Amino acid sequence: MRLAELSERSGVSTATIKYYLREGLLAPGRQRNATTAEYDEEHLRRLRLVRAMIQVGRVPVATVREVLRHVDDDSLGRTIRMGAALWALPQVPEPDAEDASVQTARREVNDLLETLGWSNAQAVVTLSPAYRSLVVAVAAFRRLGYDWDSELLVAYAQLMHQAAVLDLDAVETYPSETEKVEAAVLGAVLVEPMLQALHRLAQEEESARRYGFEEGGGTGRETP
Amino acid sequence: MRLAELSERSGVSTATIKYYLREGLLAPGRQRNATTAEYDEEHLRRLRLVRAMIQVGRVPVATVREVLRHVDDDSLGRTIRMGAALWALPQVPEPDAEDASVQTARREVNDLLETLGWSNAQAVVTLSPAYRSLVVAVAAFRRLGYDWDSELLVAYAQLMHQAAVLDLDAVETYPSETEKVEAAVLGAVLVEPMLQALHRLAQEEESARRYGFEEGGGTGRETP
DNA sequence: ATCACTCGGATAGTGGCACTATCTCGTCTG
DNA sequence: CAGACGAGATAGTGCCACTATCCGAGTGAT
Repeated sequence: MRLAELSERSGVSTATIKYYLREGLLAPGRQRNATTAEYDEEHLRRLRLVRAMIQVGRVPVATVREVLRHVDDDSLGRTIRMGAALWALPQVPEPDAEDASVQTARREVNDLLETLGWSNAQAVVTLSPAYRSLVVAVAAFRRLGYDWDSELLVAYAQLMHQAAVLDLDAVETYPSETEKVEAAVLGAVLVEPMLQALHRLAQEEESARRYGFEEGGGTGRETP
Repeated sequence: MRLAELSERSGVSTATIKYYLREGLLAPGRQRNATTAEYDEEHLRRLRLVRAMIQVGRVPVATVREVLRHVDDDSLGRTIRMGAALWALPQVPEPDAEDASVQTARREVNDLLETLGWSNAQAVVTLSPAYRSLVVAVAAFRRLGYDWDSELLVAYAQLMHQAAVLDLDAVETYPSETEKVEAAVLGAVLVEPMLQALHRLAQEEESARRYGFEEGGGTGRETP
């Protein structure tokens, strides 16, 4: 198929596809002649993946490029490829190690990992972007003066571990290595917004269950 | 305290604080005279809340303003205030109802709500931004050809419901109404990145547990 | 053969957002 | 009373994800 058809079938404008080609998020098509390039189903699939990462996962273009580099690098074993691809999704600014609440948070997170027995990879895990993100979030809570007991964090962690087990079980069902790696990336990039949405829905539901709709419910405010 | 001190204690530059004042994220200080304004602990607290929402929660400035408007609106009951504040955090672009995968996703999500018995507020819930987000995420998966059985979605939803119960229990522990509403907002804005980070850590852990570190582990790539 | 149409590549421009730099003037401090 | 500092106003910056335009080279119906 040609650019125009790729555009139509994916719902992405040709201008944007050209942009992705320039940025290296999409392999160039097979050049038929000076003015025509041929794209195939694989291009379409990759384009949809890119779009999902950018639009649903809010992953920056440069990061998508980085992630795809790892997904496509079949010189590595699956675990490493997966890990590398996931590590390329940092999303959070480095905390300044000076800050007192960051240090407290770091200690607290280390305790958590110990408690959970995730010290498995203690040396590795503290380098992970996810670890950094967690520290930043915990530090933000602390700085706001919201205290909780460490049980809560453990409980959250156990819930997310259950979710991770579900993810990986799902990943196992895909046959090829590349599909598995892609599925893992999607697990991070698409499952997380999904979990977030479910979390908010659950909050609404649970809130309604506990308190009902104090006065009339739907609010009806906000006419956009 | 004056602007400079507020800046120092919060770690936010005076220029940025002025920007937040202009944008209405922060109430103006008590004007002492033409060139001096006085800020108090409440301003500091609010500033930290704003920062947490923007930096950790990646909430756009305009949305923060919207959310705070509801947090501060004590003409409403708590549940409504909470709901209104949470609804102001949309974060996801409207899906185009035309798209086939969006329609399928919508049906699937409706089934999910039914199964869970969350149809409690069926009429209300389908208007919720969280519902929209969920539909978008599910549709993205479908469009990529990744199928899963509906059990998985239900399992995720139950996990997130457990998380929501934990949240709301935590919210209950705060005495004042405004603190409760703030805590609920933080529950959406800060707990979610935390859950996300925990999710990725759990994936790493579980992945290591299942497959080990096929070759050497830490990867060591990426010298930034 | 012709000529409007289309294709794909290159380049510059747009709009939104979160700040940030500067300018000015009034006020407090020694 | 001089010089430093504070605070408001305004314009500018840098980044990012596109998007608009131009151009020369094929293509297809006549």
